[in-house]
Amino acid sequence: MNADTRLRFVLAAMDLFAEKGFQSTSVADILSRTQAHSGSLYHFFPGKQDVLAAVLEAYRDGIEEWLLAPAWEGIDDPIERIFALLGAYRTHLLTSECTYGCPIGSLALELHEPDPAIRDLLAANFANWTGAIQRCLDAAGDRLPATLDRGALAEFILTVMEGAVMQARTYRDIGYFDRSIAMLRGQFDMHFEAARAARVPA
Amino acid sequence: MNADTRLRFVLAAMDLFAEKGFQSTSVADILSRTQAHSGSLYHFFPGKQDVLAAVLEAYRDGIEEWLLAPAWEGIDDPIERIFALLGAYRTHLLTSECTYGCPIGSLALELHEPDPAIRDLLAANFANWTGAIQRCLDAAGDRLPATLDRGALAEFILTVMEGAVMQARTYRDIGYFDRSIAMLRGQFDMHFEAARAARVPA
DNA sequence: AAAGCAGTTGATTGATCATTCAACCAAGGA
DNA sequence: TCCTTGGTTGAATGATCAATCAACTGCTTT
Repeated sequence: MNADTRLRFVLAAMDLFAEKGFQSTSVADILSRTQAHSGSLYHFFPGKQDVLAAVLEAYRDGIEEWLLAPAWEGIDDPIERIFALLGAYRTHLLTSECTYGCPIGSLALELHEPDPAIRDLLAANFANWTGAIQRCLDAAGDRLPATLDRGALAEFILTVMEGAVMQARTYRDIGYFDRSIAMLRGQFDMHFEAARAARVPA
Repeated sequence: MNADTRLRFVLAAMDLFAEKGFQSTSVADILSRTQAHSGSLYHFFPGKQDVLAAVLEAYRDGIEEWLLAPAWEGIDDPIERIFALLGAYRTHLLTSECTYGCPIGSLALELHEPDPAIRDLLAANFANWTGAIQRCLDAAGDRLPATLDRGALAEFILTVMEGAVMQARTYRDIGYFDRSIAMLRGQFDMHFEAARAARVPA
Protein backbone atom coordinates (compact mmCIF):
# COMPACT_ATOMS: atom_id res chain seq x y z
CA MET A 1 0.00 0.00 0.00
CA ASN A 2 1.86 3.02 -1.27
CA ALA A 3 0.44 5.77 0.86
CA ASP A 4 2.32 8.42 -1.06
CA THR A 5 0.55 7.88 -4.36
CA ARG A 6 -2.81 7.65 -2.65
CA LEU A 7 -2.11 10.88 -0.82
CA ARG A 8 -1.15 12.60 -4.06
CA PHE A 9 -4.52 11.63 -5.48
CA VAL A 10 -6.33 12.98 -2.46
CA LEU A 11 -4.44 16.27 -2.43
CA ALA A 12 -4.91 16.81 -6.16
CA ALA A 13 -8.60 16.00 -5.87
CA MET A 14 -8.90 18.39 -2.93
CA ASP A 15 -7.58 21.22 -5.04
CA LEU A 16 -9.60 20.35 -8.10
CA PHE A 17 -12.88 19.85 -6.25
CA ALA A 18 -12.40 23.21 -4.55
CA GLU A 19 -11.56 24.83 -7.87
CA LYS A 20 -14.08 23.30 -10.23
CA GLY A 21 -16.43 21.25 -8.07
CA PHE A 22 -16.87 17.51 -8.01
CA GLN A 23 -18.81 16.95 -11.20
CA SER A 24 -16.74 19.27 -13.33
CA THR A 25 -13.56 17.55 -12.23
CA SER A 26 -12.88 14.57 -14.46
CA VAL A 27 -10.84 11.59 -13.43
CA ALA A 28 -8.52 12.62 -16.24
CA ASP A 29 -8.02 15.98 -14.50
CA ILE A 30 -6.88 14.23 -11.35
CA LEU A 31 -4.60 11.94 -13.33
CA SER A 32 -2.95 14.71 -15.28
CA ARG A 33 -2.30 16.70 -12.13
CA THR A 34 -0.78 13.71 -10.33
CA GLN A 35 1.09 12.45 -13.40
CA ALA A 36 -0.42 9.06 -12.76
CA HIS A 37 -2.58 6.67 -14.77
CA SER A 38 -6.12 5.58 -14.41
CA GLY A 39 -5.36 2.02 -13.29
CA SER A 40 -3.31 3.42 -10.47
CA LEU A 41 -6.15 5.54 -9.19
CA TYR A 42 -8.57 2.64 -9.45
CA HIS A 43 -6.11 0.52 -7.54
CA PHE A 44 -6.68 2.73 -4.52
CA PHE A 45 -10.26 3.81 -5.04
CA PRO A 46 -13.23 1.80 -6.29
CA GLY A 47 -14.52 4.88 -8.10
CA LYS A 48 -14.53 8.63 -8.38
CA GLN A 49 -17.02 8.91 -5.56
CA ASP A 50 -14.60 7.21 -3.18
CA VAL A 51 -12.00 9.82 -4.02
CA LEU A 52 -14.52 12.38 -2.85
CA ALA A 53 -15.04 10.43 0.35
CA ALA A 54 -11.29 10.39 0.95
CA VAL A 55 -11.13 14.13 0.35
CA LEU A 56 -13.89 14.76 2.86
CA GLU A 57 -12.16 12.49 5.37
CA ALA A 58 -8.96 14.45 4.88
CA TYR A 59 -10.76 17.73 5.56
CA ARG A 60 -12.44 16.22 8.59
CA ASP A 61 -9.23 14.85 10.05
CA GLY A 62 -7.14 17.86 9.13
CA ILE A 63 -9.31 20.66 10.45
CA GLU A 64 -7.22 21.19 13.57
CA GLU A 65 -3.85 21.14 11.85
CA TRP A 66 -4.70 22.84 8.57
CA LEU A 67 -7.45 25.25 9.46
CA LEU A 68 -7.70 26.03 13.17
CA ALA A 69 -4.03 26.01 14.22
CA PRO A 70 -2.87 28.45 11.50
CA ALA A 71 -5.85 30.74 12.03
CA TRP A 72 -5.42 30.81 15.79
CA GLU A 73 -1.67 31.27 15.96
CA GLY A 74 -0.94 33.88 18.61
CA ILE A 75 -4.60 34.42 19.44
CA ASP A 76 -5.80 33.34 22.85
CA ASP A 77 -9.07 35.14 23.38
CA PRO A 78 -11.81 32.67 22.46
CA ILE A 79 -14.07 35.26 20.84
CA GLU A 80 -11.23 36.68 18.80
CA ARG A 81 -10.43 33.15 17.71
CA ILE A 82 -13.87 32.91 16.17
CA PHE A 83 -13.36 36.07 14.18
CA ALA A 84 -9.81 35.04 13.32
CA LEU A 85 -11.24 31.88 11.78
CA LEU A 86 -13.70 33.96 9.79
CA GLY A 87 -10.73 36.13 8.84
CA ALA A 88 -8.99 33.07 7.44
CA TYR A 89 -11.91 32.49 5.10
CA ARG A 90 -11.74 36.15 4.18
CA THR A 91 -8.10 35.98 3.12
CA HIS A 92 -8.84 32.75 1.29
CA LEU A 93 -11.52 34.57 -0.66
CA LEU A 94 -9.30 37.57 -1.25
CA THR A 95 -6.30 35.61 -2.53
CA SER A 96 -8.54 33.85 -5.02
CA GLU A 97 -10.34 37.01 -6.14
CA CYS A 98 -13.51 35.79 -4.45
CA THR A 99 -13.74 32.53 -6.34
CA TYR A 100 -12.85 29.96 -3.67
CA GLY A 101 -14.88 30.00 -0.51
CA CYS A 102 -15.61 27.02 1.70
CA PRO A 103 -14.97 23.77 -0.18
CA ILE A 104 -17.32 21.83 2.08
CA GLY A 105 -20.15 24.27 1.56
CA SER A 106 -19.71 24.20 -2.19
CA LEU A 107 -19.81 20.43 -2.25
CA ALA A 108 -22.77 20.36 0.12
CA LEU A 109 -24.87 22.39 -2.29
CA GLU A 110 -23.49 20.84 -5.46
CA LEU A 111 -24.39 17.27 -4.55
CA HIS A 112 -28.15 17.17 -4.52
CA GLU A 113 -28.68 13.51 -3.82
CA PRO A 114 -25.43 12.36 -2.31
CA ASP A 115 -24.68 8.89 -1.04
CA PRO A 116 -25.48 8.57 2.62
CA ALA A 117 -21.76 8.04 3.20
CA ILE A 118 -20.92 11.32 1.48
CA ARG A 119 -23.70 13.19 3.25
CA ASP A 120 -22.49 11.90 6.58
CA LEU A 121 -19.00 13.12 5.80
CA LEU A 122 -20.29 16.55 4.84
CA ALA A 123 -22.28 16.67 8.07
CA ALA A 124 -19.25 15.49 10.05
CA ASN A 125 -17.21 18.32 8.58
CA PHE A 126 -19.84 20.85 9.59
CA ALA A 127 -20.14 19.28 13.04
CA ASN A 128 -16.38 19.44 13.53
CA TRP A 129 -16.37 23.09 12.60
CA THR A 130 -19.24 24.08 14.84
CA GLY A 131 -17.78 21.94 17.61
CA ALA A 132 -14.59 23.97 17.54
CA ILE A 133 -16.58 27.20 17.60
CA GLN A 134 -18.68 25.97 20.46
CA ARG A 135 -15.58 25.27 22.52
CA CYS A 136 -14.61 28.90 21.98
CA LEU A 137 -18.06 30.07 23.06
CA ASP A 138 -17.90 27.86 26.14
CA ALA A 139 -14.50 29.30 26.95
CA ALA A 140 -15.97 32.79 26.81
CA GLY A 141 -17.79 31.93 30.03
CA ASP A 142 -19.99 34.67 31.45
CA ARG A 143 -19.04 37.19 28.80
CA LEU A 144 -22.06 35.72 27.04
CA PRO A 145 -25.52 35.52 28.61
CA ALA A 146 -26.05 32.34 30.59
CA THR A 147 -29.33 31.78 28.79
CA LEU A 148 -27.68 31.80 25.37
CA ASP A 149 -27.52 28.41 23.66
CA ARG A 150 -23.84 28.01 22.72
CA GLY A 151 -24.50 25.14 20.35
CA ALA A 152 -27.11 27.05 18.42
CA LEU A 153 -24.87 30.10 18.25
CA ALA A 154 -22.02 27.98 16.90
CA GLU A 155 -24.32 26.68 14.17
CA PHE A 156 -25.39 30.24 13.49
CA ILE A 157 -21.78 31.31 12.99
CA LEU A 158 -21.33 28.57 10.40
CA THR A 159 -24.58 29.72 8.82
CA VAL A 160 -23.29 33.26 8.56
CA MET A 161 -19.90 32.21 7.22
CA GLU A 162 -21.40 30.06 4.48
CA GLY A 163 -24.00 32.59 3.47
CA ALA A 164 -21.45 35.39 3.44
CA VAL A 165 -19.04 33.35 1.33
CA MET A 166 -21.84 32.54 -1.11
CA GLN A 167 -22.65 36.18 -1.69
CA ALA A 168 -19.04 37.32 -1.90
CA ARG A 169 -18.40 34.66 -4.52
CA THR A 170 -21.52 35.48 -6.50
CA TYR A 171 -20.85 39.20 -6.57
CA ARG A 172 -17.07 38.68 -6.71
CA ASP A 173 -16.93 41.34 -4.01
CA ILE A 174 -15.48 40.86 -0.54
CA GLY A 175 -17.70 43.66 0.74
CA TYR A 176 -20.63 41.26 0.94
CA PHE A 177 -18.59 39.00 3.19
CA ASP A 178 -17.36 41.86 5.34
CA ARG A 179 -20.77 43.37 5.91
CA SER A 180 -22.27 40.07 7.05
CA ILE A 181 -19.36 39.47 9.43
CA ALA A 182 -19.75 43.01 10.77
CA MET A 183 -23.40 42.25 11.49
CA LEU A 184 -22.33 39.16 13.39
CA ARG A 185 -19.81 41.23 15.33
CA GLY A 186 -22.58 43.65 16.23
CA GLN A 187 -24.67 40.78 17.49
CA PHE A 188 -21.80 39.66 19.71
CA ASP A 189 -21.48 43.16 21.09
CA MET A 190 -25.15 43.13 21.99
CA HIS A 191 -24.73 39.75 23.68
CA PHE A 192 -21.77 41.09 25.67
CA GLU A 193 -23.82 44.06 26.74
CA ALA A 194 -26.71 41.87 27.84
CA ALA A 195 -24.38 39.59 29.79
CA ARG A 196 -22.73 42.58 31.47
CA ALA A 197 -26.09 44.02 32.43
CA ALA A 198 -27.06 40.67 33.93
CA ARG A 199 -23.83 40.43 35.91
CA VAL A 200 -24.05 43.99 37.30
CA PRO A 201 -27.75 44.57 37.80
CA ALA A 202 -28.82 48.20 37.82
CA MET B 1 -42.42 32.40 -31.89
CA ASN B 2 -44.38 29.88 -29.90
CA ALA B 3 -44.03 31.18 -26.37
CA ASP B 4 -45.82 28.17 -24.94
CA THR B 5 -43.19 25.63 -25.90
CA ARG B 6 -40.41 27.89 -24.80
CA LEU B 7 -42.11 28.39 -21.47
CA ARG B 8 -42.52 24.66 -21.02
CA PHE B 9 -38.78 24.27 -21.48
CA VAL B 10 -38.08 26.97 -18.92
CA LEU B 11 -40.50 25.55 -16.35
CA ALA B 12 -39.18 22.02 -16.77
CA ALA B 13 -35.61 23.25 -16.51
CA MET B 14 -36.51 25.25 -13.40
CA ASP B 15 -37.75 22.10 -11.70
CA LEU B 16 -34.89 19.95 -12.85
CA PHE B 17 -32.16 22.43 -11.95
CA ALA B 18 -33.67 22.81 -8.49
CA GLU B 19 -33.91 19.05 -8.13
CA LYS B 20 -30.63 17.84 -9.58
CA GLY B 21 -28.58 20.93 -10.27
CA PHE B 22 -27.50 22.32 -13.60
CA GLN B 23 -24.73 19.93 -14.52
CA SER B 24 -26.58 16.80 -13.50
CA THR B 25 -29.56 17.77 -15.59
CA SER B 26 -29.10 16.56 -19.13
CA VAL B 27 -30.76 18.11 -22.13
CA ALA B 28 -32.43 14.73 -22.55
CA ASP B 29 -33.94 15.15 -19.06
CA ILE B 30 -35.52 18.43 -20.09
CA LEU B 31 -36.75 16.92 -23.35
CA SER B 32 -38.34 13.90 -21.73
CA ARG B 33 -40.12 16.04 -19.19
CA THR B 34 -41.47 18.39 -21.84
CA GLN B 35 -42.25 15.63 -24.34
CA ALA B 36 -40.35 17.62 -26.92
CA HIS B 37 -37.36 16.94 -29.15
CA SER B 38 -33.88 18.30 -29.15
CA GLY B 39 -34.21 20.36 -32.30
CA SER B 40 -37.17 22.13 -30.75
CA LEU B 41 -35.16 23.14 -27.71
CA TYR B 42 -32.26 24.30 -29.83
CA HIS B 43 -34.69 26.29 -31.91
CA PHE B 44 -35.35 28.50 -28.88
CA PHE B 45 -32.01 28.33 -27.12
CA PRO B 46 -28.51 28.38 -28.60
CA GLY B 47 -27.38 25.93 -25.93
CA LYS B 48 -27.97 24.45 -22.53
CA GLN B 49 -26.38 27.44 -20.84
CA ASP B 50 -28.97 29.73 -22.38
CA VAL B 51 -31.72 27.63 -20.86
CA LEU B 52 -30.09 28.33 -17.52
CA ALA B 53 -30.05 32.03 -18.30
CA ALA B 54 -33.76 31.91 -19.14
CA VAL B 55 -34.45 30.10 -15.88
CA LEU B 56 -32.59 32.73 -13.89
CA GLU B 57 -34.44 35.47 -15.73
CA ALA B 58 -37.72 33.78 -14.88
CA TYR B 59 -36.80 33.66 -11.21
CA ARG B 60 -35.69 37.27 -11.32
CA ASP B 61 -38.87 38.49 -13.01
CA GLY B 62 -41.19 36.26 -11.01
CA ILE B 63 -39.99 36.96 -7.49
CA GLU B 64 -42.88 39.27 -6.71
CA GLU B 65 -45.62 37.08 -8.07
CA TRP B 66 -44.30 33.65 -7.20
CA LEU B 67 -42.35 34.17 -4.02
CA LEU B 68 -43.23 37.38 -2.20
CA ALA B 69 -46.96 37.68 -2.86
CA PRO B 70 -47.84 34.15 -1.66
CA ALA B 71 -45.57 34.44 1.37
CA TRP B 72 -46.96 37.81 2.38
CA GLU B 73 -50.61 37.10 1.89
CA GLY B 74 -52.49 38.57 4.84
CA ILE B 75 -49.34 39.83 6.51
CA ASP B 76 -48.87 43.56 6.77
CA ASP B 77 -46.23 44.07 9.43
CA PRO B 78 -42.96 44.56 7.59
CA ILE B 79 -40.88 42.63 10.12
CA GLU B 80 -43.31 39.74 10.13
CA ARG B 81 -43.13 39.75 6.36
CA ILE B 82 -39.42 39.04 6.59
CA PHE B 83 -39.98 36.06 8.83
CA ALA B 84 -42.92 34.93 6.73
CA LEU B 85 -40.60 34.82 3.74
CA LEU B 86 -38.14 32.75 5.74
CA GLY B 87 -41.09 30.60 6.74
CA ALA B 88 -41.84 30.00 3.06
CA TYR B 89 -38.36 28.57 2.63
CA ARG B 90 -38.95 26.48 5.71
CA THR B 91 -42.09 24.88 4.33
CA HIS B 92 -40.34 24.39 1.01
CA LEU B 93 -37.61 22.49 2.85
CA LEU B 94 -40.13 20.53 4.87
CA THR B 95 -42.27 19.44 1.95
CA SER B 96 -39.19 18.14 0.19
CA GLU B 97 -37.78 16.38 3.23
CA CYS B 98 -34.99 18.93 3.41
CA THR B 99 -33.68 18.32 -0.08
CA TYR B 100 -34.72 21.48 -1.92
CA GLY B 101 -33.62 24.77 -0.50
CA CYS B 102 -32.93 27.93 -2.44
CA PRO B 103 -32.46 27.15 -6.14
CA ILE B 104 -30.45 30.32 -6.69
CA GLY B 105 -28.07 29.56 -3.84
CA SER B 106 -27.52 26.03 -5.06
CA LEU B 107 -26.72 27.24 -8.54
CA ALA B 108 -24.49 30.00 -7.20
CA LEU B 109 -22.26 27.50 -5.45
CA GLU B 110 -22.48 24.83 -8.11
CA LEU B 111 -21.20 27.01 -10.93
CA HIS B 112 -17.61 27.74 -10.06
CA GLU B 113 -16.62 29.72 -13.12
CA PRO B 114 -19.88 30.90 -14.58
CA ASP B 115 -20.26 33.07 -17.64
CA PRO B 116 -20.39 36.72 -16.71
CA ALA B 117 -23.97 36.73 -17.99
CA ILE B 118 -24.92 33.89 -15.65
CA ARG B 119 -23.10 35.42 -12.73
CA ASP B 120 -24.86 38.72 -13.30
CA LEU B 121 -28.20 36.95 -13.28
CA LEU B 122 -27.37 35.17 -10.04
CA ALA B 123 -26.33 38.47 -8.52
CA ALA B 124 -29.49 40.15 -9.84
CA ASN B 125 -31.58 37.48 -8.16
CA PHE B 126 -29.81 38.05 -4.87
CA ALA B 127 -30.12 41.81 -5.27
CA ASN B 128 -33.85 41.52 -5.95
CA TRP B 129 -34.30 39.43 -2.84
CA THR B 130 -32.35 41.72 -0.55
CA GLY B 131 -34.04 44.72 -2.15
CA ALA B 132 -37.44 43.39 -1.12
CA ILE B 133 -36.17 42.74 2.39
CA GLN B 134 -34.68 46.19 2.61
CA ARG B 135 -38.02 47.75 1.74
CA CYS B 136 -39.48 45.86 4.70
CA LEU B 137 -36.71 47.12 6.95
CA ASP B 138 -37.24 50.67 5.76
CA ALA B 139 -40.95 50.30 6.41
CA ALA B 140 -40.17 49.29 9.98
CA GLY B 141 -39.12 52.89 10.56
CA ASP B 142 -37.90 53.70 14.04
CA ARG B 143 -38.58 50.26 15.40
CA LEU B 144 -35.00 49.67 14.32
CA PRO B 145 -32.09 51.84 15.48
CA ALA B 146 -31.50 54.82 13.21
CA THR B 147 -27.81 53.94 13.05
CA LEU B 148 -28.51 50.48 11.70
CA ASP B 149 -27.59 49.99 8.03
CA ARG B 150 -30.76 48.58 6.46
CA GLY B 151 -28.98 47.45 3.31
CA ALA B 152 -26.36 45.52 5.23
CA LEU B 153 -29.01 43.93 7.42
CA ALA B 154 -30.97 42.86 4.34
CA GLU B 155 -27.84 41.19 2.97
CA PHE B 156 -27.31 39.58 6.35
CA ILE B 157 -30.80 38.09 6.28
CA LEU B 158 -30.05 36.52 2.90
CA THR B 159 -26.77 35.28 4.36
CA VAL B 160 -28.59 33.63 7.24
CA MET B 161 -31.27 32.11 5.03
CA GLU B 162 -28.74 30.59 2.64
CA GLY B 163 -26.47 29.28 5.37
CA ALA B 164 -29.41 27.87 7.29
CA VAL B 165 -30.77 26.13 4.20
CA MET B 166 -27.35 24.66 3.49
CA GLN B 167 -27.10 23.07 6.91
CA ALA B 168 -30.69 21.83 6.97
CA ARG B 169 -30.11 20.17 3.61
CA THR B 170 -26.81 18.64 4.62
CA TYR B 171 -28.12 17.22 7.87
CA ARG B 172 -31.57 16.56 6.39
CA ASP B 173 -32.89 18.14 9.56
CA ILE B 174 -35.07 21.24 9.71
CA GLY B 175 -33.80 21.91 13.23
CA TYR B 176 -30.63 23.44 11.80
CA PHE B 177 -32.73 25.89 9.82
CA ASP B 178 -34.98 26.70 12.75
CA ARG B 179 -32.17 27.36 15.19
CA SER B 180 -30.45 29.80 12.84
CA ILE B 181 -33.70 31.63 12.21
CA ALA B 182 -34.33 31.77 15.95
CA MET B 183 -30.91 33.39 16.39
CA LEU B 184 -31.85 35.96 13.79
CA ARG B 185 -35.11 36.60 15.58
CA GLY B 186 -33.16 37.14 18.79
CA GLN B 187 -30.99 39.66 17.03
CA PHE B 188 -34.09 41.55 15.87
CA ASP B 189 -35.39 41.60 19.40
CA MET B 190 -32.14 43.15 20.57
CA HIS B 191 -32.37 45.74 17.82
CA PHE B 192 -35.93 46.58 18.83
CA GLU B 193 -34.81 46.97 22.43
CA ALA B 194 -31.95 49.25 21.42
CA ALA B 195 -34.26 51.37 19.27
CA ARG B 196 -36.80 51.62 22.07
CA ALA B 197 -34.15 52.68 24.53
CA ALA B 198 -32.99 55.37 22.10
CA ARG B 199 -36.51 56.67 21.60
CA VAL B 200 -37.35 56.83 25.30
CA PRO B 201 -34.10 57.83 26.96
CA ALA B 202 -33.84 56.84 30.61
C1' DA C 1 -51.91 28.66 -55.42
C1' DA C 2 -47.35 29.71 -54.28
C1' DA C 3 -44.02 31.15 -51.27
C1' DG C 4 -42.24 31.98 -46.89
C1' DC C 5 -41.74 31.27 -42.17
C1' DA C 6 -42.00 29.50 -37.29
C1' DG C 7 -41.77 25.48 -35.25
C1' DT C 8 -41.01 20.32 -34.99
C1' DT C 9 -39.01 15.81 -35.75
C1' DG C 10 -35.56 12.43 -34.66
C1' DA C 11 -31.57 10.24 -36.29
C1' DT C 12 -26.72 11.30 -36.18
C1' DT C 13 -22.27 13.04 -34.81
C1' DG C 14 -18.31 13.71 -32.22
C1' DA C 15 -16.65 14.55 -27.86
C1' DT C 16 -16.06 13.41 -23.17
C1' DC C 17 -15.98 10.49 -19.44
C1' DA C 18 -15.72 6.78 -15.82
C1' DT C 19 -14.22 2.43 -15.63
C1' DT C 20 -11.87 -2.02 -17.00
C1' DC C 21 -8.24 -5.11 -17.86
C1' DA C 22 -4.43 -7.70 -19.24
C1' DA C 23 0.20 -7.05 -19.21
C1' DC C 24 4.08 -5.45 -16.73
C1' DC C 25 7.43 -4.21 -12.90
C1' DA C 26 9.98 -4.49 -8.57
C1' DA C 27 10.87 -5.98 -4.07
C1' DG C 28 10.76 -9.62 -0.52
C1' DG C 29 10.31 -14.21 1.17
C1' DA C 30 10.69 -19.21 0.69
C1' DT D 1 15.58 -19.10 -8.46
C1' DC D 2 10.67 -18.75 -8.29
C1' DC D 3 6.48 -17.03 -6.49
C1' DT D 4 3.69 -13.63 -4.39
C1' DT D 5 2.17 -9.24 -3.44
C1' DG D 6 1.53 -4.35 -4.17
C1' DG D 7 1.65 -1.19 -7.44
C1' DT D 8 1.81 0.73 -12.38
C1' DT D 9 0.89 1.17 -17.30
C1' DG D 10 -2.10 2.73 -20.96
C1' DA D 11 -5.01 1.20 -24.50
C1' DA D 12 -9.79 -0.13 -24.98
C1' DT D 13 -14.78 -0.04 -23.90
C1' DG D 14 -19.24 1.47 -23.56
C1' DA D 15 -22.11 4.90 -21.93
C1' DT D 16 -23.67 9.49 -21.86
C1' DC D 17 -24.25 13.83 -23.55
C1' DA D 18 -24.60 18.43 -25.98
C1' DA D 19 -25.30 19.87 -30.27
C1' DT D 20 -26.42 19.48 -35.42
C1' DC D 21 -29.15 19.22 -39.42
C1' DA D 22 -31.92 18.05 -43.23
C1' DA D 23 -36.47 16.95 -43.84
C1' DC D 24 -41.12 17.94 -42.60
C1' DT D 25 -45.60 20.37 -40.95
C1' DG D 26 -48.92 23.73 -40.86
C1' DC D 27 -49.99 28.52 -40.82
C1' DT D 28 -49.97 33.10 -42.90
C1' DT D 29 -49.22 36.37 -46.55
C1' DT D 30 -49.24 37.67 -51.12
